Amino acid sequence: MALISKSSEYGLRAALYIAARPDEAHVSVREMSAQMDISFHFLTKILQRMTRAGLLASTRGAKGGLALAQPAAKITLLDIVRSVEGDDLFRECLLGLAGCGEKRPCPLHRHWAKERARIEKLFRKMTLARLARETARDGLRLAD
Amino acid sequence: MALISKSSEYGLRAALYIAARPDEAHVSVREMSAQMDISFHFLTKILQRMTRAGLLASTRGAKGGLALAQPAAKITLLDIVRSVEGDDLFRECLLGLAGCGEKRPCPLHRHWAKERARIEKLFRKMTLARLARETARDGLRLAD
DNA sequence: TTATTTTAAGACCCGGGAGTCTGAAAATGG
DNA sequence: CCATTTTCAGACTCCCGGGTCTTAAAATAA
Repeated sequence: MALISKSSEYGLRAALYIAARPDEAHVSVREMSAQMDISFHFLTKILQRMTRAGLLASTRGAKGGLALAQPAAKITLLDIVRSVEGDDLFRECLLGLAGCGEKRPCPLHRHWAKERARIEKLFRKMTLARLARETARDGLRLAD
Repeated sequence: MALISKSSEYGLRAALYIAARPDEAHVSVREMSAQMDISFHFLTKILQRMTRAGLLASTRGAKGGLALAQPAAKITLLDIVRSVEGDDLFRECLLGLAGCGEKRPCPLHRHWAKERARIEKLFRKMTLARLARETARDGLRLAD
């Protein structure tokens, strides 16, 4: 099981690709799909969702493409994942019990809640700006 | 996205149900599916995998059912999840990049590896015995 | 032996995520 | 205007996890 869907993976990588761009020009889906080896049509669909969510700004026609609609420091991993796959980043209860929480905990609740909170914080605090900076500084990769 | 599959959830709950039983008698799938409100046939299929993996022992016929094949202190969450859904508890790389690791990290690797290790440790250290003990002591629930 | 209870095994179906394809619509450049 | 480049939109296919159903096999009880 993956923590996030493939769509979210692609969305994150594309957002990083755009943010890591030195210039402010629009980036075409065609270029990104080629550079990161992702299906063009599939990536298009994902980026449309991010555009509708207000994370990206699109311009069509020649010289068109996608750009960030907000400063990279304002966009978090949580924003991106949520825009792509909805509001449930991952299920709260490991055992899938409805209403599991402090009030009515499942046997694993105490143990899992701690980890879950850490991951949620990571996604909520991590911005595109910080990731793009680290990516540039350390020469990290966005494709195989 | 859920961290583990529904099959794993059911497998964990059933294992806990059996481990929490005061007596050592075999428990029927019929009883567990009714008590925990899980599809009988689906639960059967999951428990068969756990039986083949050597975690449970089954006896059929009247008075038959399932029991732990090992001491509860020997069975970990990791054992159970692995027996149900294979060896990949969750993908190592958040971005889904092949070969992501210390050598060739993706932009999120440093941040995610830390969390991943904690979760893996939780699953590896947590035994059925301990969970059953806590469940009994605190009156925790295995169903909605 | 016969009937009953229970797991074992596998075929089958359904819905949704993943990915493809086609045809627009919008903007630019000549 | 016309051709090209690009996003936008939606129908379509494929595969797999989740779930149902049927039949066989094993054990017990009468």
